[in-house]
Amino acid sequence: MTESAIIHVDMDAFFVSCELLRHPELRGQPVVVGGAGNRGVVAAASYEARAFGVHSALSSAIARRRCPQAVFIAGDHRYYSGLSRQIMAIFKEFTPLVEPLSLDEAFLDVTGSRRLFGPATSIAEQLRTRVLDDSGLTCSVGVAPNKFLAKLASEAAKPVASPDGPLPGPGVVVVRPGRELEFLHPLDVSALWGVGPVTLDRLRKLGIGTVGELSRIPLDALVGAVGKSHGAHLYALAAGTDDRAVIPNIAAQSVSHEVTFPVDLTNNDDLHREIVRLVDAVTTRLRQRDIRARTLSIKVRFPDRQTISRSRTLDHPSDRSRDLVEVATDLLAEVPTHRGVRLLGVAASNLTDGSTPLSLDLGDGASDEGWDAAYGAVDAIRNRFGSAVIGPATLAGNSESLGNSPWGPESDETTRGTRR
DNA sequence: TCTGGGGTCCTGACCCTG
DNA sequence: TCTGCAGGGTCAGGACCC
Repeated sequence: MTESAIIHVDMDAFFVSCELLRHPELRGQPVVVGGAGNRGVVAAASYEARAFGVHSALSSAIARRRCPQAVFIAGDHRYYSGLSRQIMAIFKEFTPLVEPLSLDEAFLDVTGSRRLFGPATSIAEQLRTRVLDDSGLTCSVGVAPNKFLAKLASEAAKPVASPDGPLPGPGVVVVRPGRELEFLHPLDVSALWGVGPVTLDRLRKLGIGTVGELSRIPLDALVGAVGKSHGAHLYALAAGTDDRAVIPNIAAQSVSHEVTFPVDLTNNDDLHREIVRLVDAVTTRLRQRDIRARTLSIKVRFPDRQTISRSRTLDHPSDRSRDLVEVATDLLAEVPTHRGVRLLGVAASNLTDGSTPLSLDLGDGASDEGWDAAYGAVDAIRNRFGSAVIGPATLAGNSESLGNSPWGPESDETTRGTRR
């Protein structure tokens, strides 16, 4: 039987590297993308900034404290998406089996490409060279018999931050068949997919430090600590087993948009305006993808960071702002917003393709065709002139969101794969 | 004033239906 | 008609990932 050859490609400090392409004068300096406002977090940090303890997901306030000399740049999702498309196109020259995980990461199944391009290790080297030549960006590549190990291998291939500047990594790390456990078992157990802070704490209490130690405890003990499904999942990973295929074009399960406000909102009019804006962003993306949603959820985070969600499933799927604003407004009315709202989010799920019949009774005198034509016109104008030029009447004269998200609804490029 | 945004998956409670 | 049960759908919350 032919051994699978999976490659995981991870761009190095992608957002920062993109910015350095158009700001070469910043090379060698600590650069941070994201972290706008006091409530923002870091989206990406250069290796020079990482030497000061700045990393992605760190609060911007702490990042500024740790590295006040860093250059902070607001994110430009559209620009990064363009470069991401260019890179993904290169991947597809080597195999049609490309599964993007995010803008800067992808799995490639090159099992069938080896006759044409040579061994997987050689393909990995060719990929790095092509990406660098065509885009000016560097990436780290892992090669292994499955996705999980390929991901860990690419991590091991990455450069490392140091006070003297970035130390280059190997660029390509290969986990050869038969040597999986030799690579895997010395790693810290937090390297396993699905081990976050909560699970890590539980595993530590069992005295587990490394993946090897996890693989040696009885499955019952593991299941008792983290649950049946999760326990079985971790046990398989610790044995180096991962039989998930590389799947191109995974359909999205949900489409969401949320915003954290610089100042907590208490005014109902402000909240309603934000609901309209969020629903409009979500439905625009639904229509771009020609899908409709049957379930609408809202998410509310209070000033103390307690977060709740409310959802409702509709009789008929919809992609119309009007329908979904009504539902979202109803759901918000169930929430005690007098405490103040720090974050507001809207998510559409239970997605079906756009051919699903819509409800025929809108009860307002407007025909389905009328609304579809109106939304079609809005989408066409936005495609041509940008999303800011037209919007719901509720937002007239108030085009700016009260939130400060640098990652607006402009782009619909992010695709994500299944993790578990 | 430390902790975003866009996702996936899992679990448990509850309700409905056959 | 009532009861018990299984299965499925819905809803809410939590954990995790990049």
